Amino acid sequence: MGETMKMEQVSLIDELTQGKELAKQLCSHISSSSHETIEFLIGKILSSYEKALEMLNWEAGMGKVNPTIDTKLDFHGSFANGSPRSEASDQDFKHKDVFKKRKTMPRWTEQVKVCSGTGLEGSLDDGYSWRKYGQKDILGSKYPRGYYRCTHKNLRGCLATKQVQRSDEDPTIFEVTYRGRHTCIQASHPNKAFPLKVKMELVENKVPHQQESQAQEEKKVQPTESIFCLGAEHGIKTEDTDTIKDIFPSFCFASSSIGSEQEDNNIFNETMIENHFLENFSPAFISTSTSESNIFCQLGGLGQNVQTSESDTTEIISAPNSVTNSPIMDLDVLLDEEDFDSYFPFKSPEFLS
DNA sequence: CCGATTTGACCCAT
DNA sequence: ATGGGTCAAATCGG
Repeated sequence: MGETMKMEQVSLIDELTQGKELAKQLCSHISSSSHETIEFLIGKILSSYEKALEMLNWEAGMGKVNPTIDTKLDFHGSFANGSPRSEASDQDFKHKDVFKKRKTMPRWTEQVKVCSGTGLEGSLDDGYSWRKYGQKDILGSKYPRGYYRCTHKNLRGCLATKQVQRSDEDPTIFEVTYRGRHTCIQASHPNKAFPLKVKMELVENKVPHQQESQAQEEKKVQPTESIFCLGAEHGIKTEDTDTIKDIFPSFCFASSSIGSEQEDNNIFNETMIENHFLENFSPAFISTSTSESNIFCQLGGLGQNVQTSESDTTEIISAPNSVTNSPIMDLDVLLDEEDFDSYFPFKSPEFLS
């Protein structure tokens, strides 16, 4: 674990250094640059410092019990107390598992502003293919909440889910709550994973009117046609506060054990700012590129070899994928020991070092 | 025909 | 008891 701390320190230094550099840039830009550039830089500086602080916080919390993740639900209790039903049928376990996962799954929320009027209001597409599995009217909300899971849940045991809820105040804003990470690779649309990166620059012409039907609004459309209005108001809210940090620790993914380090380094240098930006902006987009995908690929394949049929077993086997991205930081935070063992029975050191 | 969506029922947490 | 989240049968649509 000493190595972990080293990595953490490096990340921390990275963050602080970057914050410093960005602040310098900001100074030099402050009179000459556009408002957008300055805002962008400020945003990045703030996020760098936030990350650094979160890292410190995380380190401070080491050894304590899950200091950062959503632990408000005591699922151990529900096991120990014994369920109302005395017979622990398979069904019981299945459901327990579902709810256990529900509780332990990391969560983060993103607000997506969609410019409508262009027939593109379905543009919540974030590069992944989702399958709707439910919709509910939520108390106190005008609009129903849609429940989506990854299309490849059965095929690859991808546990990612998201909830989409239109904002009451501003119907052009959708709150998208992600849960779990994609363990699948959506190779069919590799470019889809970064639609926002491109759209960023295009956010000039907002067309503020909306008249779409409920049914349409969350439907998927071609991402290439979609236009996001991304302003300062667009961003990730983390009700789980540090969850994002836990899932996507700064740049740790770039140094995963698989893949060409040199390439990684190049990418790291050239696109550091963009990556960083994306990381802040939408963690969901990151997992489709970089070397972590390779890890996912292998693990996903492994899961499939072991268990090919649609089953929870597949989910369980592939579940560790969701934490292998940052093997150093995530494991203890995201899963308690029981989870870890059952989710990751093969604890391959290859993925942990 | 097959995959996606809809929707009511069900289960769990509060 | 109630609300949120998920399941699964029915339905839709390409």
